[in-house]
Amino acid sequence: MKNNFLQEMKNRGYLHQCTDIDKLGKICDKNPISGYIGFDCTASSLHVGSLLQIMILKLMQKHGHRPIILLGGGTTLIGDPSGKDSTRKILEPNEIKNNISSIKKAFSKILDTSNKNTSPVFVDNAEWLTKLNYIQFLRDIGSHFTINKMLTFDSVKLRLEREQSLSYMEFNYMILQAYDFYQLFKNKNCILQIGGSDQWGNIVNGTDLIRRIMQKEAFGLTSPLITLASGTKMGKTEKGAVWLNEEYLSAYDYWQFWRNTDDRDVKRFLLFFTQLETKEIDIICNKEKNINNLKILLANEATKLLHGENASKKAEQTAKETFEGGGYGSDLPEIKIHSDDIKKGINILDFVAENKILPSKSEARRVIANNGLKIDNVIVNNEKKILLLKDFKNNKLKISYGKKKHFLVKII
RNA sequence: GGAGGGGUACCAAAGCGGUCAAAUGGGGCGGGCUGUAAACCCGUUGACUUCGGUCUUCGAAAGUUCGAAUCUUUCCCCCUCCA
Repeated sequence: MKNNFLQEMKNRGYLHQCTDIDKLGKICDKNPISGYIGFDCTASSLHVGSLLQIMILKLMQKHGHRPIILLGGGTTLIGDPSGKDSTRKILEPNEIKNNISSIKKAFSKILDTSNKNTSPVFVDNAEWLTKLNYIQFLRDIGSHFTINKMLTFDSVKLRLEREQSLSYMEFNYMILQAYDFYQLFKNKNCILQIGGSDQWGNIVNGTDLIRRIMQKEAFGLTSPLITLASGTKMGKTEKGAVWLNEEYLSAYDYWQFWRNTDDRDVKRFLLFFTQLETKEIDIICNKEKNINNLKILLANEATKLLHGENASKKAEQTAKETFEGGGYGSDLPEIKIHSDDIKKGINILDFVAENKILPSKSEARRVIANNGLKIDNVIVNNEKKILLLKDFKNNKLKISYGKKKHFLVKII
């Protein structure tokens, strides 16, 4: 395997399985190719769980290939049974439409849209799936699939083994995904489908279908499932899921997510989620003895990629001031209150619950009892504390819940 | 269609008339130790509270009872076996 693109895929740890890597390498050597990854549209933003896939698309661009992003407006109507214990909520078409346009934003930020040859192409499989004629489809496509084989796929097998019901609707998902690949192969000259390792079966179905119908070869490639050193799933922060869209997770919180990476994952993540060259990463990791500096590097690079250099710098600065200086940076979440209200005095429990710092007053009571709430670094030990004007310095105050969640309260 | 089993908090799972806001485990959250890490230890985990209590919760509704997660009836959903 000499092809640069595939070699870097391998070096960065993006490569898990491929239907025929040598042949694919030769094709990539000769001409730029188009490859696609499908994304689910069940939520209005993707989260870091999908980031590896996006990084792969970006890597394609780096090596002159064109990424195709399939936003599964059609397949989301059905629901992928892979890795699910039970059928999930079925979304309405207009919800899916909204999700698609919202999800697109992250791609436009991360991927390069300026180069004509490699700029991403967005497709929505609703375009062809919703127009299918059932009988025609069964004859043309369904005839190429055997139930015997379909039953052996993990997505199906696991459900049946666990005695969880699997609807006929979901059972069809894999056929539709195979059909997607066929469509893209035929109409967009897309010869490669990439996905997470759990998609292997679905992807191979696609290459098989193309071979049967067109007698042509298409390729499938999967990336490994990212597991954290701690054994948990990737993608949680102090505040919940790590969304890529800034309206759901601020650049500062995104930076914090990376900053809090497990020691054992840092190098892997530098390879996965930054654009630093692999050699460079080797050198830095060997040279830098303080792992925390590597985490900062990771946070900076990852944040830069999604939110831009400015946002990344601001987040870093805020973190420095907040954690190292014990003060606060400008990028902390802000809570504004009216001076009239503060003159009257606000009970700390009410304040904290109303501003969603904590979910309820009971929860706030508990946290206070456990010494978890601080005002300007001083533990609040009385749940009856009233916030007064004199608690503020320069009309500002920092309120902290736990060690990592800080809020800036400003009087306006 | 017939016969059984089951639906309990974020998840798993006990409880089967009062002492049940509901054992236990996992997860979550907070604290300690540290490095905004891991591991470990401790605490906590429905809401509101004048800290006395009050209110809502055990698939849904109705009932029996002084009193129901626990008993009865109807309904909804899931699973297993048979046809």
